[in-house]
Amino acid sequence: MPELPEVETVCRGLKNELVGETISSILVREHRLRWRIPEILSTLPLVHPLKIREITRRAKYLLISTQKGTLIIHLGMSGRISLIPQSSIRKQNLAVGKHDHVDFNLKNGKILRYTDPRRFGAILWTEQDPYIHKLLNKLGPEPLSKEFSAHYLFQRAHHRKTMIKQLIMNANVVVGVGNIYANEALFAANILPTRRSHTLSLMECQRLTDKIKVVLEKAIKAGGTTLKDFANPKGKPGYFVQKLSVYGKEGELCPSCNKQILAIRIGLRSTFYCKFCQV
DNA sequence: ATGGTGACCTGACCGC
DNA sequence: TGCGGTCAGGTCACCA
Repeated sequence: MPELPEVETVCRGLKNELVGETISSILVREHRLRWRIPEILSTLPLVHPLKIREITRRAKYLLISTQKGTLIIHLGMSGRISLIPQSSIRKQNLAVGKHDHVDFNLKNGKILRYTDPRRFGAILWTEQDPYIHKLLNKLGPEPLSKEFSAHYLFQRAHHRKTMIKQLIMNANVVVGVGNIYANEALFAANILPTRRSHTLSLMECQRLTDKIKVVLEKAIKAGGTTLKDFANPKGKPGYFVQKLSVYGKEGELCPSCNKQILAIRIGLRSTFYCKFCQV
């Protein structure tokens, strides 16, 4: 589930609910995520209750900042965050699932729960500026920012031989473009995913940056509907799935020319395209 | 510096 | 029903 739009949706939802609230304790049932969850998190809030100052997003990282430091949370491939209201805790509906690895207990009685079957996600803690953290300090621009422009992409692409799909999925070049959106944006821009980066013209970079923005913006809008199931997590794929043109559609017909959509692998990731519409 | 590959994990699904 | 194989929305670490 966690694409950039999904993380953005989670971020907005949490911001409304959690800013100003206080984390009074943290229960870690499973420390082994992508990196071990720092031990200090289990004891810290008991000494210094953590009042949440701000919740932001950088790339697919969720940053929950408190007066003492910042939680850096990544949902990996299968992570989910849910806010469990007090009512269902009292009613004892609160069965703990096999993959409910961490509970952040809030002073107001709610629980912020982190669930992640595959454990590719991460929960880290820093008492410094999170932007200088090793995981964040080399990230490229946000795709929806002005900084991510045709000129920027061209400048990053013109000397590189790697396939353009891999380039736009590289977080050091631009963040937040996952496999689905890379496929969709390249289709919308009429550019083959296998094109070598340095062969793209400035105009093509213009089309590609435009389409990346369009696709992500649409998905964020669709993600807005998932906000509703937020407290009531259903875990179903977002409503954007219905708007996909090529992703996951091998053998189906291209919405633009009606020929068959093809599938290949690029760098171990499934890639879908139309060989007539994309050049 | 760049590019290619494996690694981390569990669960769902497919064909036999 | 069970078993083995394959795939999955991410990204880091390592190698050449």
